[in-house]
Amino acid sequence: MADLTIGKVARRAGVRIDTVRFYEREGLLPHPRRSPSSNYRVFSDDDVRRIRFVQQAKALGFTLREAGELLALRVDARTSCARVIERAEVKLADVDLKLTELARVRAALVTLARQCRARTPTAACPFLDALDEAEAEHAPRVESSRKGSRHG
Amino acid sequence: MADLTIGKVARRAGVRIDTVRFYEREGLLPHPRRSPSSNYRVFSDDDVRRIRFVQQAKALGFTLREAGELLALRVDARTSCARVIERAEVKLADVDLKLTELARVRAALVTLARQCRARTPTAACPFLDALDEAEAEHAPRVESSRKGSRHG
DNA sequence: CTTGACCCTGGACCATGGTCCAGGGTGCAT
DNA sequence: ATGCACCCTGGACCATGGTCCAGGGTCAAG
Repeated sequence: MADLTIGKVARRAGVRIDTVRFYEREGLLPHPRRSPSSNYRVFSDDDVRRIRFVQQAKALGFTLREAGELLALRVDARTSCARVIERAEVKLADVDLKLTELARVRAALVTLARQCRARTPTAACPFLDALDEAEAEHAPRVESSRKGSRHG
Repeated sequence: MADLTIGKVARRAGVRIDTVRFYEREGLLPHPRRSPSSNYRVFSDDDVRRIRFVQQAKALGFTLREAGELLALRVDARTSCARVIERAEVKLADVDLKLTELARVRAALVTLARQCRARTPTAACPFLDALDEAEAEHAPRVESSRKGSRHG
């Protein structure tokens, strides 16, 4: 738990200094304590880990808000267990959906490479076919002509 | 392969009309042919599937550019097999990394719920701990003080 | 042949997630 | 006590991925 300046934190987390300050402003990092003499921010290793987590979450398609929600999830005296589990399960469903879809993309890539090695030209786009196949296993969900539903 | 107006395509793909035009401008959709009398765009089911794929890819942390690259991947007469495989394998590595990280997030969520049910308060943040554990299995990768590397 | 739902273009505008800059202070080595 | 690397704040700016609007044309039903 060594004390870190903002520059060190940024370097260790692999982001820019501005990003660290931005994350602090946005509530993704707790406001760090300040060195009384210089007013410099004083960070810890935990802050480095938080930043890295946010970067990963971002790469997985979570927004910063969602990354923050994940980081905020914990069992403590002030949060009821039911509430924690409820939130965790919502996130879990989200993660599982992402896992399923990524697996689909992966399968399409593998199929593509296999077809290529076998010199079997792909008709159009392997990803469209992969999605069709995957959807065929689920419900048909043909929405013929819905009207008037706004999503904004 | 019924002919679709832009409104129908948008409704079926679950996006706004503007988004369809935006994707066309950005090269994620081929320029559709136009009805000669009205100059209306004429789409097909394939376009709906492309849009859906792009939306999924986005949710998985791919940029629109990357989604387009995935859609463009195919084996045909003009693309050398080696080139296709090379690109597919780069994407595959990317996808596998995402899968690993998502699995980590998933494990952290499951652990959190389990601790909660067992009424074991989490010290700080389960995600930071989960990442630590996961990283301990790999290389240490301590970067002490790199300087002057720009990444923009 | 009008009315309502739909389409066209071009351009302004928006939210997210940063990134950069000016103008100024800190801290440590020489 | 002078340099140089580093930190501070506030605010402008940027790229991505859309979203909205004005001003105008199209089409199908009644």
